[in-house]
Amino acid sequence: MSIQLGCGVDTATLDRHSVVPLYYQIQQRLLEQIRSGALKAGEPVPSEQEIAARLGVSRMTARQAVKSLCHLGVAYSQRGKGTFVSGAKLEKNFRQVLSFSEEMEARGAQPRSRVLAFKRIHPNEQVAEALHLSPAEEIIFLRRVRIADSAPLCIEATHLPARLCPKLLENFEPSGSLYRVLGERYGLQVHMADEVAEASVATGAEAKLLRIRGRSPVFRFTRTAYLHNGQPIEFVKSTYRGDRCKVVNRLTRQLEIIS
Amino acid sequence: MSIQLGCGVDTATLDRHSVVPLYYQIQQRLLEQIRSGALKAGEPVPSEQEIAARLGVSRMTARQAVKSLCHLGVAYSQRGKGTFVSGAKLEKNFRQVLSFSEEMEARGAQPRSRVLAFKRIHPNEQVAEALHLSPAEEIIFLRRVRIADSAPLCIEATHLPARLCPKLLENFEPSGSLYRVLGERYGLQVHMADEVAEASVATGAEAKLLRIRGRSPVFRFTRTAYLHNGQPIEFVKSTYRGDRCKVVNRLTRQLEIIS
DNA sequence: AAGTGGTCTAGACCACTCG
DNA sequence: GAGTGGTCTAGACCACTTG
Repeated sequence: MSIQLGCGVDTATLDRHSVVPLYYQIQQRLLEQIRSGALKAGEPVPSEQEIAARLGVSRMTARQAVKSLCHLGVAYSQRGKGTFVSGAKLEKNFRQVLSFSEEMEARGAQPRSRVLAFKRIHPNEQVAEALHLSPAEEIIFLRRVRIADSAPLCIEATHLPARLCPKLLENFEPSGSLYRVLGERYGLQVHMADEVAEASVATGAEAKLLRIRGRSPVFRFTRTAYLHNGQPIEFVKSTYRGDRCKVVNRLTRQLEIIS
Repeated sequence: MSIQLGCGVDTATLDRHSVVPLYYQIQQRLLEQIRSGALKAGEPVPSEQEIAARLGVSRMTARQAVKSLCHLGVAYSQRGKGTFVSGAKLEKNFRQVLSFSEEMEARGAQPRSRVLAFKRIHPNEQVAEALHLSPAEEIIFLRRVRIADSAPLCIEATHLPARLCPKLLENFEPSGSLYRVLGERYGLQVHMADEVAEASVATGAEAKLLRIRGRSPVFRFTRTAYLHNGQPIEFVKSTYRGDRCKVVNRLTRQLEIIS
């Protein structure tokens, strides 16, 4: 057994009276070592037994910490061999559900908006189906040109079930962050979203709003966002300038397909 | 406590001598109930205690089964309340790393290829950087027009480190599935990939190969695939006809960002 | 107060890898 | 044979939710 392996894992003891779970304290400590370069890609993470012995926790707790690294994609386990740091870059955050405002902040750009419409209407067939509504139920409709760094980036048409966010027309300043208001004011937490992207060219009207030439390349997105329980909360159609936007994805190969 | 809750969970006993882990047998049984509609979206999954008691396993084993459902995105847990079936559709398989051949088979289409080039060359700067190679190290270069249902779908240029798959030129029939050969012949398992998609329009040469008009909308993909240990195994640049292709993604909102 | 999931323990046996 | 991760047990206390 290597004496060097655990370097740093036990420089400080765990706080057993903290509300922070032990496995999470251990996970954070390991992440810190990976970030700092003390543990490099391809190198083994301290074994579950070693962590358990050094930190005085049960092996199941140590295991939970190590497994959480695997779930984050930061490490991978090999039976009989050990658990190793993955070469995947930490900074490159795999794609998430981000609102426009969050995405701009993450990029360090200043999000702005020009509101084209903000009103209650009845949904068309596509919207009603996506939101699981009857055509009689009203929706909130919000259409905006989204601006980043003083130039138009996209046209975004958002549809929300009016029942889930009553008085949104009064409560929401439509140039701000919708997700923030939904979370703080209505307790609605977006959990995941299904998104379809298509490659297309701008119509004349779109080109005018986006300040590009007609028939320039654009992305067309159709996105449905869901709460934890699977209830649809938002349906968005948007058109992004092709010259100002890329779609970045991290794909995994889990052939444990649900079949 | 509801007597009805566990219906079906205990219709058959577990096979304790099987090589299949108990938690996995339980997970499969729960998945079957969700697929069959016995457990509907929003309904509670049997509690960990109930599963443990009914099936005669420890609570930790029952818990592992239930947590695995959450990791699959099929259910979600709420502290103090229970674990509930998510509304997310099972069939809609979230996006994975799939080779072209696999993707076509999943769609029920017949994949075909026209090989434009298949040779050893030295990488250019972009390829060398993506694959973490020195410019002196050779790569395998494969350029194909991919055909689905008798019409061109995309042009695909694949780059592989020659060192990792020696004699690929002899061992691989370039109209077949590359991933299959990499896995079966060389033991190289793709684990994840980073992908960038851009919206653009076809050049004249591309339009000819894809049998579309010049300046038609296309997707341009740049994909780097990695092994478990993070080592790059494949770099692909491809151009897809915009009229025959959509990018479907399932995004999650995990604000447990590694920061 | 009863039921739930979240965490934790201190053991155990297994299959696997490697020297 | 020593070390590893994978699985499993039979308990325990906690925070949380709901009637």
